[in-house]
Amino acid sequence: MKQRITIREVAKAAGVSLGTASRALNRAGRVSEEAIAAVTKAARRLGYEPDAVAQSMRTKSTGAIGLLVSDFSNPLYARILMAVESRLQAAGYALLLANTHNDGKRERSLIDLFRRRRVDGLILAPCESESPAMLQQLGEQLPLVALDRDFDDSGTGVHVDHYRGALQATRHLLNLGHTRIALLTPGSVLRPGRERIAGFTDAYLERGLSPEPRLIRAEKSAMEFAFSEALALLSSNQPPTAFLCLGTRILSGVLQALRHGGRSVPDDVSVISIGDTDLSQLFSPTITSLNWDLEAVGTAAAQLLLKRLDSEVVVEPERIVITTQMVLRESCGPASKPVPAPKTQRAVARSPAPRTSKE
Amino acid sequence: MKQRITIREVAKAAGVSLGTASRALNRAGRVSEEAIAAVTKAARRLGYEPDAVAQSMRTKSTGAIGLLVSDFSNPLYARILMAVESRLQAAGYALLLANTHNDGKRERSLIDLFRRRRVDGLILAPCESESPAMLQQLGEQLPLVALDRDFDDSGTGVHVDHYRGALQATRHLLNLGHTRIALLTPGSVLRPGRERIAGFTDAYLERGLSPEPRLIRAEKSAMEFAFSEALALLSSNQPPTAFLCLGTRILSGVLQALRHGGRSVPDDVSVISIGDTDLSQLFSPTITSLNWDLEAVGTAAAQLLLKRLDSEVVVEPERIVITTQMVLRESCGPASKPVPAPKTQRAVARSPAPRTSKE
DNA sequence: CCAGCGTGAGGAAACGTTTTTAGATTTTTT
DNA sequence: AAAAAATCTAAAAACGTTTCCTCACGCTGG
Repeated sequence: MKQRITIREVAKAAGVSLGTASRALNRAGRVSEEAIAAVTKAARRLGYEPDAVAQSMRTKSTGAIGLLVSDFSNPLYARILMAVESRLQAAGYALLLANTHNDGKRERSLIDLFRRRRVDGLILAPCESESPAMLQQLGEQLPLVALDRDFDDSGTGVHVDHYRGALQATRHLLNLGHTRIALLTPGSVLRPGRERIAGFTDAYLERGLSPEPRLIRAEKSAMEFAFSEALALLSSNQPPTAFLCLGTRILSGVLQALRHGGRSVPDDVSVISIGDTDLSQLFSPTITSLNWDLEAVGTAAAQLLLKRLDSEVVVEPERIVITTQMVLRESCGPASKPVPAPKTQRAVARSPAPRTSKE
Repeated sequence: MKQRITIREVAKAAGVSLGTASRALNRAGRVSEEAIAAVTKAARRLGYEPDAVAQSMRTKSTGAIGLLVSDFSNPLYARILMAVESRLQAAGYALLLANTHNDGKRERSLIDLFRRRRVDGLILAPCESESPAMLQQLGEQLPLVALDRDFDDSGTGVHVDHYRGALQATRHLLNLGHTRIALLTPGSVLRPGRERIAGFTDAYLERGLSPEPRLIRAEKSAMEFAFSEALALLSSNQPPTAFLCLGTRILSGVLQALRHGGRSVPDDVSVISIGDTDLSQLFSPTITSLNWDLEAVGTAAAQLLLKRLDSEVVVEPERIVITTQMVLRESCGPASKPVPAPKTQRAVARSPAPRTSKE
């Protein structure tokens, strides 16, 4: 479209050599005041903008950071990314973004792509099929920060204390007399799922109890999955008296299932969910929830990365742990008497199927 | 960290010259089959990965697309971005992302940054303070697609038909007998706000009525803003009997205000909102909403851009319009009898303030 | 048998910077 | 006043590609 102006033309306009112009603009090396003045004036007059590609070519630094998550429309990730982006933008870095859709092959090829693009660093939440070895090797090649994932218990990253969160939430329910608690969480291969199951189990063990394996549903985190799983559990022989929704879009699926099954919260079933969303605050009853500071996760990740980008020497691995908080609301009550068979469905509780208006 | 392997080394290993190696790898120009075989074999053996920066340097194409929105943690944008990213990734482009935070100065500097980085194209939803002239000029310099914004009625972009959406929703409420409808929407400078106000007004005009200006609240879209505005309207002399929530995070603020003011939906107040969220589907009553296909917006934007990137000649401006659909649910009812003074607050409807648990 | 042509490959230029090296000019020191 | 030091500048190299230009070779047709 339009012809760019190069530093060469600026130099000519300022009446100095190419090299001098570069040094003048970067305030590097020894340049006379008058040269600086002439060059900056010429640059401004011509509207010179240095070419970042050429700079990268020469300096070996692109000023770009790759960010890889499974799906950034997930509101949890979205808010983390906001914080990451703010921090990196302030430090002069640009963000290269891609979704892996939880597909290991795609993830691998995106990592390669980012490498080819010479990103200065990488922040990622690798998907389950990723091998720790490959990631560790990658971490040796360029600054790398993991988001809530640990490969082989080494490598730097920021982690949420899902273990304590699950422990705390489960204790809360056990204290209320619940013993049949259903746990819905994404895959047990990933750190969050693993830790949650451990916390859940340990809360039981503390009291000499043990959770029923059939109540731990840890495969996927999609909302449709949560709906059908919850429905199945509710119609089982011994339905759970509480639901622990420890995945991003679990809550709405479970609430839908409860409505469908004619259960009321908290009278029939207690509910705890992660994420302080509109839904938890405005649903009736309001939902007790387990939160953590998403901005802090993002900021910490960016900070860890920047530290590694700034220092010339290799910084030793470092992990930052973000703790969870529980916000008590109305969705938890004492365990109800065991109800062997599910209640008959209350027609009034079912919402009519949405219609799309014609006009 | 580790030394990259260049095409030069590949050429040497394959026993051919630099230029031949390049042509062999790109299958460009005339190369013998055996040369191709030797070079590809050497490349694979050495693990050669072409350097994207050097390629950009030479070819003038970075394969990067800049994407600029005010805030991509906004779930509306998040889903659009997902679609854009999928489409662009499939076409081999990478996405450079940044938030403007609705700050014109920052937006300007980000655009400059992207330009310096030589992005091949730009998708953006410019903030209100942006001048159409500047954007038009930008559009002449590189392929540009606008997201739900129009500068000066020219330029290519994808647009949501907010006008018809607002018209339709307002008609619906007027049909139910509402005359004091409050409209909450983000700033009237931006296209969405402007169009919505026009549609809203025209629906009134169709029946020989006109809306009360005091009921059109069009400044910001933040949730806190919606809460306080709704509260003020509710306690006004003649409170509205319906709320049209035409901004991303408006609904939850309004619902909070209604709860706070002790109004019930739809008996006292009818509500229509944009966005088919968890909240609209699970709130009691479920919320009638105005939706549009966010994936379609993203895909269309990517498609428009790709078309411009592929063709050498300048493609004439093109706009794609996405229509809205109204999903009828339970939150709209006939207008109630005028209630001069707001009801006394129902204590039961107010939720207790959330406590943060100590344990 | 030779001119012409097509095919493939090697060499070099170019993209726009930064940085190094060496040289030129001025200033200071003895 | 000459030598040494200091300060600035010009020129050139380098980053890793792609692409253009030239040339060599072998073949074909007159």
